[in-house]
Amino acid sequence: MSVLLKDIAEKTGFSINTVSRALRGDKKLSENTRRTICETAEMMGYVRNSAAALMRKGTSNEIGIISGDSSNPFFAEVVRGIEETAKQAGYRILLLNTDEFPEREADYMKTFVSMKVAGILIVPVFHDDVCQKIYRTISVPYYFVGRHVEGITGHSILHSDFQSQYDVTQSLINKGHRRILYIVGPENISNTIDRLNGYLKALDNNGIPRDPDLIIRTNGHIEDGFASINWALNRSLSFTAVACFNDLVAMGAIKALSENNYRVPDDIEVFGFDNLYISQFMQPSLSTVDVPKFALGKIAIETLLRHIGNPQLPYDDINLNTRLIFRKSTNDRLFLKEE
Amino acid sequence: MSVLLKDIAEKTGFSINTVSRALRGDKKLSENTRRTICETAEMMGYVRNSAAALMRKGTSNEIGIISGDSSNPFFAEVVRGIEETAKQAGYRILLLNTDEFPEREADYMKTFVSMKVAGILIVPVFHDDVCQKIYRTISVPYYFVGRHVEGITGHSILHSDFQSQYDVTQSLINKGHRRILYIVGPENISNTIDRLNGYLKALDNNGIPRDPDLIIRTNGHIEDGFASINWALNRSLSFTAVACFNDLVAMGAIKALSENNYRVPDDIEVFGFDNLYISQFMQPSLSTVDVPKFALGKIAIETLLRHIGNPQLPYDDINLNTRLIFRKSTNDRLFLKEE
DNA sequence: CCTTGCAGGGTTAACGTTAATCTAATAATT
DNA sequence: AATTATTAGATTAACGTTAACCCTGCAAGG
Repeated sequence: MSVLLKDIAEKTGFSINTVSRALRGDKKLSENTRRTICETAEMMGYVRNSAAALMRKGTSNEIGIISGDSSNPFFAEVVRGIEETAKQAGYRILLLNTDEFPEREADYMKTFVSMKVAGILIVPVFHDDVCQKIYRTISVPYYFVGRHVEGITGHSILHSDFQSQYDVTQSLINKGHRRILYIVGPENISNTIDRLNGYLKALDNNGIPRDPDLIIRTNGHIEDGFASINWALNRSLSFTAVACFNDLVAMGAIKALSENNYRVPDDIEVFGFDNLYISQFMQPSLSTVDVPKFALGKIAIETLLRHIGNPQLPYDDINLNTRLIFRKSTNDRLFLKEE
Repeated sequence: MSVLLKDIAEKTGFSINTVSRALRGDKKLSENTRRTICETAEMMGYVRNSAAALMRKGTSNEIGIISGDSSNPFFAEVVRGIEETAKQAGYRILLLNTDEFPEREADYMKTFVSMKVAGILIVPVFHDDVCQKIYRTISVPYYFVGRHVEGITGHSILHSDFQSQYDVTQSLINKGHRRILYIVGPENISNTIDRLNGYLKALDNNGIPRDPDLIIRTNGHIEDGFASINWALNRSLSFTAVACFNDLVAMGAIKALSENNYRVPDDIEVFGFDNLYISQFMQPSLSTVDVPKFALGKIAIETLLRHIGNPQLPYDDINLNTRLIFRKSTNDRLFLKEE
């Protein structure tokens, strides 16, 4: 069927072992032999059977990535950060997508373990018994990217969710807003929980009563932002600002506001979260929280690689800073409205 | 180290083979034995070494996907279509990203072949000698998704690039436009070539002279649309409509027009291509070509699976139809402008 | 001249799983 | 009762690669 080491060995007259070593660039072989073998292999169209190699070696040069929501460009940007560094270090990336289903997360974890990947980066759900059990018992190095998991410490690279949403809210309050609609993200992920808490804490600290009507739970997709605003307007809720779980939601929200003849930011100010690449091109351009997505991926893979290189290395959480970006979906002056 | 079939065999008193068969759900075993073994395996935390299994079986239950540009949500939507059907058929998806670099495409092809995947779906570049050689010699079933490759026939699932861009252009011409700016996509991919030809052909058929100034070559990213319009405006080019390689470019283009105080669609009409999910939420919502992305993925994987099931099956190109979607970045009346 | 060292390469035994083949015991058929 | 099928499971031999160890011959050193 396909060309094997054996075939190259027969053709060149060297042993299988020598061929194997030549193809892996073993220094102990003469330059001549190495070249002969490599050229013959190339000519015969040899492709290493990595299953066999892997079985023998016990570990591969692959990093498994379990991403949360493929429809959100956020993760694509993080993955880029991972990919580049991984490639330079000689590792390959394998990508699987859970779409936030915990069963898939558990399944994919097993898949990667079964594939003997060198390490795993995960965008996990917050609570799931099966997953948590896996995280507590697994021996492959792993890190959570941009999220944390209930009861598992030291394995997360985070980005100040609580503080950032607190700051966003405080910034809106500073400008005079008292009724700030918050569109919540998907349940069971830490970002949603932390950001919501940041929003609530800011209200509390400013003596603004929590109003359950102003908290709308969604799945964090673009259409959810759209639907949430329509729902709120239909119920005649009064609010002067909208803080969104993420930029996609904000995009949907702005669309709905605009269709209902509210001007953003003059009638209502809108704040996003993530700073997607497209957010600067939205109309109006979106004020948001800049999450260092590329750096997040880069630091995640660098940290993971360190653990792969040294299994003794103790694990530790890492937290990245964000910054608020003010664009045209908010004003840079006090919000004044006749009420 | 990790739990093996052998360990379970010792614990339960059955042979390794019986354990293996029980875990794979072999019908020839008594229900009792099967349950005992599975429960013991579960308890001991057994995870199959898929490298060993793969080596023995010679082929895996994985489909390799080589995608072109991870920053474009287009592919995420296609991959969803692939993923769902693949999962139902018991296959798993492995995703790699070339960012349009031919070397990576070739490298990843070898990777997947080396991994003994069951089949490969590729979003390929149009011309690359190394890649083309691989496509001509490879024995793993494969299909190109949404693109075709120079000199390789019968392996593409397409979506009427030429005709769609022709129709877009004709539609603009019908409304009175004579100077239509076309923002071209990345070189060396078939979509760019076919769409540009559709645009040119429509001009030709309507007796409109080709104007090289109205053709701007880009990489098809959002910032390219933005930069192209700024460039064109700086050069004081006159045009009344913009046809874009894709929706991202259109988004950037609209942004630039708007920042330069052109109203879309009243002063200038803009047409996209792809119909991304976000395009309906843009401001103004984008007129575009609806490419059936989910169906594209679904049909691609279905076709591929058929070939995996029956290697004798002859290969054939497939072409999907698109339709024009008219939203608010174009008017539904004749374009009239004092010139 | 004999040892030592080393470059260059060969031998052999795994790695963990699965498939083909075989065996024993029970059930069904005549 | 004797034969044949059937069921449930055991034995054994791969799958292709790699790593540990072994071998040979030549050059340098004493």
